[in-house]
Amino acid sequence: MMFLLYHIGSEFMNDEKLQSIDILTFRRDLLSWYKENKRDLPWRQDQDPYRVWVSEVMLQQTKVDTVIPYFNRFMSKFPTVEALAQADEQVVLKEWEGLGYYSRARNLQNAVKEVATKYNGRVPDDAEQLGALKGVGPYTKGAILSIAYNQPEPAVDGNVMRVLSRVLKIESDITQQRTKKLFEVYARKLIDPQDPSSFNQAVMELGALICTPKSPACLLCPVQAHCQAFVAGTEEQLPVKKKAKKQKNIAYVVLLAVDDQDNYIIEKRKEDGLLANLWQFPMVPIKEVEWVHLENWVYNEYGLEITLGEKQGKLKHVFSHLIWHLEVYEAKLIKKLSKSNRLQLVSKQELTNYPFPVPHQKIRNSLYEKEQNM
DNA sequence: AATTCGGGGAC
DNA sequence: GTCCCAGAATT
Repeated sequence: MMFLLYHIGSEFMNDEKLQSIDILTFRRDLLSWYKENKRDLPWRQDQDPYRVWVSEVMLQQTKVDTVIPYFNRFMSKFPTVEALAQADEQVVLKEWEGLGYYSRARNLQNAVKEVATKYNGRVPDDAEQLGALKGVGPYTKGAILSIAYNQPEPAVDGNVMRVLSRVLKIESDITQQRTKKLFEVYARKLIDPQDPSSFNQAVMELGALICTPKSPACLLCPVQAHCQAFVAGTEEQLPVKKKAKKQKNIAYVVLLAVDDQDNYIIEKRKEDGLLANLWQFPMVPIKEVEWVHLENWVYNEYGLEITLGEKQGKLKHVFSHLIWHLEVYEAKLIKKLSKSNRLQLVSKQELTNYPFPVPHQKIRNSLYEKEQNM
């Protein structure tokens, strides 16, 4: 009896799902479609593991069309492991400016430095060594091993979970960690040992072009004949995914503090947490600071003596987990007492040398327009 | 297991 | 407005 219960809960279920399709035909149909329809993307020019690595990190939670220009600029600036390893972090962040999830850039460079020193510049083709690198999780590890090194390792991302949840009609919540592990088990059994690189890319390409989140193009799908959700007519209900909770709202006053020579005060953010090590105009959390105490708070917190000027505008910026409400004010910088190098006084033109998060890029850009219509 | 990490595009 | 994207690290 114990034996029976154990198997219903684990291996038996896996085999049952896979028995619903002919694996060899599935591979053939998927791969022949991929070879005909794959997009010509910059990181598909070759199988250079460094280029694959950079592309996979940039593509984390980020659409292909967004990544392409960033990837091209990044690779021309840092063509090799050595080039990226030797670069200044601020230069790397400047190339990443606007792409988001900036710890990706810092972790990537950290890992590349480790590859340069510990592995003599060669990206490991070993799962354990690869997975130990900063920013290389289960997906990126599998992607590099399969795409660059042709190893039959699963690379389960959102596309793969969507495609497989439909093909195999799996109704588990894909936000759960154990569900992702389940998909890795299936992917490992489905992957074509003859061409793991193309197979993994083909599943993702199918997810991006055909098996889309909404209104999937099932009539054009090369594996429609294998799809259990299509048979049931439930493809639009899959995958099952728990909703994210709402963001928190935070209000700030942003200070465009200018000295008598038209230089702006900017600050470097903390080295961890949100937008780590990026630059911004000073921000005052206005819910915690009374308006009448604002100048005083700036003096104590920043070591800046200012007089608040006119309101220039406002803007809202939505992050994944919070929303910034920014009110932009001019200010006159009377005196800078702080000696901290995280606080810099720079000219309007020099502002573009620093990596800014998007909301502060918008404020910065408004400085270059005669009309400040924000 | 939950939260924290950005930003943009499709709808 | 909602969803979600070639996810990982942290708590």
